[in-house]
Amino acid sequence: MMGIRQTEHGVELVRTEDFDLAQTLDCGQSFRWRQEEDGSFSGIAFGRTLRILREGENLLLCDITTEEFNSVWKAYFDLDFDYGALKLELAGISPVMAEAIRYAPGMRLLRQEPWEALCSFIISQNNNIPRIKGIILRMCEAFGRPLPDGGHAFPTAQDIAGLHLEDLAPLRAGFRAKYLLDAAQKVASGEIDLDHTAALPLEEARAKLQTIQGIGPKVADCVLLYGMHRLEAFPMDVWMKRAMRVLFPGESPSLFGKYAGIAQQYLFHYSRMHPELFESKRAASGA
DNA sequence: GTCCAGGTTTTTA
DNA sequence: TAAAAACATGGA
Repeated sequence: MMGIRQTEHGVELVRTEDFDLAQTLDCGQSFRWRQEEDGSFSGIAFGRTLRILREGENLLLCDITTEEFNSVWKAYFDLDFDYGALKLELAGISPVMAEAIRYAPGMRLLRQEPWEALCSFIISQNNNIPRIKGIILRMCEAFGRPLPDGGHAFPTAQDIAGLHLEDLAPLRAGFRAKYLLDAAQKVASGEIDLDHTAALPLEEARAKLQTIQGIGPKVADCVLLYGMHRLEAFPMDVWMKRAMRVLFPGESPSLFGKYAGIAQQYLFHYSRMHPELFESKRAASGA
């Protein structure tokens, strides 16, 4: 397992073979991290800014105390979970799964805030990742609480719920703006309690989330997986439909068991980075 | 100009 | 019911 130690520059993680920054923070699960010129990553979660530096084999979480690490970032990066054991188990399921893991062995599933995940994946529909990041950035800068370092927290549901549709125009979110408003109103009013939803049986949780305008099966599964850490959720976007059809013909997500959501994340990233695997997709789509 | 992007809703047959 | 079309926006 990974070790940690406090230094004068922050908290250092040692033996990080199961934690790669780019693979974890730039794999399509979160949208508020960016890589700086010097290679470090900066991001904001839970209203806190963090910069992370690779130092050889180690990772340095800059300028934080052990207390902040333990109360915020340890859970966010899912550091209590043994990815080494999980990877062995998943790799045993199929050679393709093993290859996807080998391609990004340092990927981890973040435990993001439910409300942020909900908004992020509403914005993601029929959209591309650079533009998703831009919309979220503008949303935070316009409506999120300013932080001492100049950044902005992700706006709360209450921050958004009282706005009018035209207030969201500067986000340039297109037709998704009205969905954000509906989500904010349902969450801020208490009509939907995300913490409660997170604990419901999977089908009930899905159904509850889908009462929000603009949330269908795929976005609901993203909220469950990335925002509620429901690892059995398996978001089926265009890439995963291709991956299942071409790489696992005749199979269903249940092949991957209780950690199907993490398997999905390895496969999503692997597929997106290997589009040539699916170039003959037309031929396979006949009757 | 046309097509496409981690889909969902609305319209049409 | 099931398959198209529409939905905003911006980069390739």
